[in-house]
Amino acid sequence: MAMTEETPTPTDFLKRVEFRETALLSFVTSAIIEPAYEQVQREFGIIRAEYMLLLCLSHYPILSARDVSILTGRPKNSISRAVHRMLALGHIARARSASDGRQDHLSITPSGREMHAKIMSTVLSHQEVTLISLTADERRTLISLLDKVTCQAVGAGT
Amino acid sequence: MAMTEETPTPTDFLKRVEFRETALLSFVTSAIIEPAYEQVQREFGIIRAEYMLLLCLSHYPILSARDVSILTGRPKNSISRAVHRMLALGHIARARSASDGRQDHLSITPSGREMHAKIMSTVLSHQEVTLISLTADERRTLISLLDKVTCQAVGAGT
DNA sequence: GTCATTTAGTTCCGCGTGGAACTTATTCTC
DNA sequence: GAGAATAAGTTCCACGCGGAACTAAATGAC
Repeated sequence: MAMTEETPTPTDFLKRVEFRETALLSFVTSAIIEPAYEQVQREFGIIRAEYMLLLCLSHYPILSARDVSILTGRPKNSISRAVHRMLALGHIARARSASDGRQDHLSITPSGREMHAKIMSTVLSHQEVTLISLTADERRTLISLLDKVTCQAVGAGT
Repeated sequence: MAMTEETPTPTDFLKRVEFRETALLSFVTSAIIEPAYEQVQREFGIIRAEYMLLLCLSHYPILSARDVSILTGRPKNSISRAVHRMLALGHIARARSASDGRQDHLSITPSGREMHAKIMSTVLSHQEVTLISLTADERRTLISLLDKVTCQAVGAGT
C-alpha cells in the first residue's frame, strides 16, 4: 500500500556521514576483507590471525611471536593461539632461541607456503573485483596516498 | 649479545605484501577506527553497532531495523541488540508501523543526538590525527577514488 | 652473587559478533 | 478466504577476540 518506501542506500549514507574519509575507508576495506576471510575460513579452515602469521613468515625467514604481533598489530595472545594451531597443522616450525630462552624462532614450512599461496590468491581476487573501477594510474595514486598516511602514522606512533 | 636484532617494521611489511592496496586500506582504517571506538566505549559505554544505529538515525528521521542493517552492512541481530540497549538508555524511540505490523519505526531522541555528537567528534579527531599528513587536495583525491570504488561496488552488489 | 625489573609467551575469562532457527505479520497464489 | 511463501525482528548458541593475570627467562642494580 504505502509504496513510498524510500529505503536509503549505503552509497547515499556514505555521502552524509560527518567523517567521510573514515566511512569510505571502512566501507571499502570491509568490502574486500570480510568476504575474502569468510571464504578463506570456509574453504581452508584458517582464521584471520592464523593467516596473518603465515603471511608474516612468508616474507621473513625467522620471526618471534612478538615480531608477528608488532608487524600485524594484533595482541600477542591471538598470535600465540595461531602459533599453536599452525604448529599442529604443520604449517610452521618452532625452535627455542639459543641466545634467549624466552624467544621462539618461528619459520614457515612448505605446507605453510602452499596454504599461504592459496589464501593470498583468494584475497587478491577479492581485491581485484572490488577495485576494478580504478585505472592503473588511480591505483598508483591510491597507494601513494595511503603510503604517505602510514609512514607518518607509524612514525608518530613510535 | 646478538644485537643484530633486526626486528622488521610494519611499514616495511606493508611494502612486501602481495595485496598492497588491501593491506594499506586495512592498516589505515584500523589506525583510525580501533582507537576511536576503544575510546568511545571507554568514555561513553557505547559499542560499535550501537553507535552505527545512532549515526543512521541522526541522518534519517525514521528507519526500520532492516534499513539500518542495510545501511551499515551489519547483520540484523546485531542491530536488534543495539536497538534494545539504545531504547533502554533513551537514545532512540520505537513505534510500531501502522501500515506494516512487522516493521518498527525507529527515531533518535535529543539525548541520542547528544551522544551522537560526542562520539562523532571523537571519531573525527582520530581521523584528523591519522590523515594529518595529507593536503586538502590529496584528501579530495582520496575521497574521490574511494567514492568511485564504492559506487561501483554497491552497483555490482545489487 | 642476590634481588628487583623487564620481557616472551601462555592461560584465563568475559564480551561482542554473526549464523541459524524461531515467531509473528504480511503478501502471494489459487 | 485458506494455505504457502516471504519478510521483520528476536532469541539462541558457538566462536574469535583481546585485556589481564600468570610463568619463565633474561637483564639491571647494588
